[in-house]
Amino acid sequence: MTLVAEVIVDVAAYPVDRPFDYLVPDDMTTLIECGSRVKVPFGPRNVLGFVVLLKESTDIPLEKIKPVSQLLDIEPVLTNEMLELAKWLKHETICYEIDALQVMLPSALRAKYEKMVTLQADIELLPQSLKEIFGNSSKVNYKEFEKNNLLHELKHALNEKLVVIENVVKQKGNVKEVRKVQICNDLNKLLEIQNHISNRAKKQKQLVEWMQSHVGETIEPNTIYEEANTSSQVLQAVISLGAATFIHEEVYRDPFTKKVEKKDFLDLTDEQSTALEKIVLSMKQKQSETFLLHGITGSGKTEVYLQAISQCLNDGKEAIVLVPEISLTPQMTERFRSRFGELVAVMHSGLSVGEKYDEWRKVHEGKVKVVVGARSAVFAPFENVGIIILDEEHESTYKQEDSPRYHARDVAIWRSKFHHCPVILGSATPSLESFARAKKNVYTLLTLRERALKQSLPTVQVVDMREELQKGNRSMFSRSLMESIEVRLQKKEQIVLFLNRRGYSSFVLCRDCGTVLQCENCDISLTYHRSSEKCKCHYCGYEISVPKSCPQCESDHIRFFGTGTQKVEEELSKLFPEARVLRMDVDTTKVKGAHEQILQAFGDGQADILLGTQMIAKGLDYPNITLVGVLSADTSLHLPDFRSAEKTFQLLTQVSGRAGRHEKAGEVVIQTYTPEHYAIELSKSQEYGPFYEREMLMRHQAGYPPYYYLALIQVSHEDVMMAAEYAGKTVEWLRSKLSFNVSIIGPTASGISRLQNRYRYQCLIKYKIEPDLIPTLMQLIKLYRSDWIKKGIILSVDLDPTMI
DNA sequence: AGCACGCCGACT
DNA sequence: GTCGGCGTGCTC
Repeated sequence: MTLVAEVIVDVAAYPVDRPFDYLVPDDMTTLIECGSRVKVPFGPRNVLGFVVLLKESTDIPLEKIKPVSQLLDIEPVLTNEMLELAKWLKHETICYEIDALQVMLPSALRAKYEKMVTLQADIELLPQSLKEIFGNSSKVNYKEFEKNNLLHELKHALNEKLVVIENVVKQKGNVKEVRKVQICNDLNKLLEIQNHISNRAKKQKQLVEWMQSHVGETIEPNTIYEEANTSSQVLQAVISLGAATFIHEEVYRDPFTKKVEKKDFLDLTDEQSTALEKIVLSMKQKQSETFLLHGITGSGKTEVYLQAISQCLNDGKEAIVLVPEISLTPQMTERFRSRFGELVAVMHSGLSVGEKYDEWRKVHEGKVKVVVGARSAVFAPFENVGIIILDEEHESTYKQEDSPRYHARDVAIWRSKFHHCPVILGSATPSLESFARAKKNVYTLLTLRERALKQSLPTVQVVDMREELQKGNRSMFSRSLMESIEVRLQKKEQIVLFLNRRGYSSFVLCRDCGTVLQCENCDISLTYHRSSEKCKCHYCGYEISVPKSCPQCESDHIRFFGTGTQKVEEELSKLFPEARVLRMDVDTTKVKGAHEQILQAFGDGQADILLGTQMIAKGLDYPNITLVGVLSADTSLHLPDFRSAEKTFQLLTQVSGRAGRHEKAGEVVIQTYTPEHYAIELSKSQEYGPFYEREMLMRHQAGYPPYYYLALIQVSHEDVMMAAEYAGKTVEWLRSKLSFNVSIIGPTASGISRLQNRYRYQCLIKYKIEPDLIPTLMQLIKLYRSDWIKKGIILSVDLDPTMI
């Protein structure tokens, strides 16, 4: 009986986005499973692939079918659930199946392809230049020949059949092993060895004697050096006498540097208990119900999660907790680790490839029961999921911006249906989509109206910066904010200042000719960074040092415009020279662990003012913070995006929530040039309801979600004309295919019309019900993508885009 | 995608 | 007569 495997190969291209049949060699038949990774010959090369189905026959003619060349996993890396989920993702987000499969695994398991040149004949037949490269080895990386400019010689040798080129498939990451010392488990042998050591070798004698009290143990060399007061040379010598051996032991890399204390549950308020009961009931009844937990800042949503998870673990099931990347602070993860200890794995982008792999393995091997992580943790390979939680449900980081463009919320709900378990979407400011669904009873709404410790919400004051300007205050601090800061400094309370920008100045301008420094690759002005004296592009990373004269007119009247965190810091130190300021932005948190360090320092009271960007809006929970200042609420309001009002309201509410979370009352000062805008006006009372009503009205009028669905098509090319032409062609084609209830807007140049040297055009599709949309878009890709790629056109499709 | 195959023009 | 350009088509 023959066994045939259907394999999805690691080639992301439309024509090969389907399973290929391979024969399973006899020695693999009992080991291979669906979800195993395999190495297969594909055309002239070797690639990695995933087994998606095993069957006993095939329609492929015998002369065409090839065997699997290697099985990479004894245990499959993907479950049947994941294989199903990948098919769904492929359809739902219009991506390649291989991309959908790869996104579920840590990057360490991805393939690394290397071209190797192997010697086939006597080395003496090669020209001198090639002989040198080979040296003593018979296999050399192709890159070496490229580096040394020997491609012509190589080609010649290839024609003469002296060498062959082969593609080697390797795995990116590996299991970490440590070298340990295994002490001989025979006491008598140790005694005998000790007796044979010459009296001159005192240290060796001592070590063997020490080993006699550790018979059969495995110990790290460093521990031995310390405890037995000895050195590596002595240990080497003793090992050569046979008293111990070196062994290699598999370990998990440990991303946690500090241990946490075990903590007990907190008492719940009535509201919290009611919410918890409903969730637990749903869990017990194995319902795939989606809850929207709408609780104001400080209402104790996390405590509800923790107790629900505890119930879930009691039932012998696993829990997945998703948090936005930015709020994956130690404060948050510690809270989970202090409740569930070693049962928690943490996954976020701050971990190294190896650390991510190990956290994934803990889940895969069933060593942990709870995962706390960013977006991709929604794919945690648990097999018996009891609850899935998305904290700060409205956050845009839950949507992946490149293929597969999935939303973690949708994946969570899919998995909840598979496992018959509830999903909890938690937020103080839910996305309009989710709240609308809750109102329509698609989701079950749970509300927490009061703060857990009964503290009142902070008082919010909106300051009109236009008035300040009229009264002659040209600084970036209003008088009101300055007074408040003064008061806190005197009372030794802490202040958080929030600025929605980084860098020193937004742009660099020549005062004589008005030239603004621009990025070479993108249509974006460069941002001045004071610490490095450089001008950087925040989109592609391009940077130049600050020019002494204008590149256009050579005038030396160069000025820096706009406000960034560095400039605020400078002004702060002028206004309040005694205040200790900590700055937290992308620049000061580049180094691994810097994020934690800054927060820790602020929490310990080492500074009076924390000044930062987006990243301080979440998760900060220190009792001594009593003042929050928002320097300019407008920055996010004027973005060309239909969600800008929602984003602004969410941000203001989140930031305000940082103040007065404990005994001391909090105060918030919001500075703005548009105090009359409803997103700002309504954030004063921090009431979600009125904002929701108002924003829904706007969405209805403008035809945006949740009233309509959106799809965004983007066409880009290095040449403007090409990009525009093909964007036009695309829109024309779509208009001819889609029905009249679908409106197609565009093509228009994208917000940032040139990015990384490509001009971008986009069109927006708005629809209510259009069953043909996905098939039509797939047809568009099928008909045109591979053809256009040869012309340099990149066509991308984003269903339910978060930003437009 | 990435590679071989094949056809055509420029050179030893 | 051979080398290398890139258009075409296939990958179990």
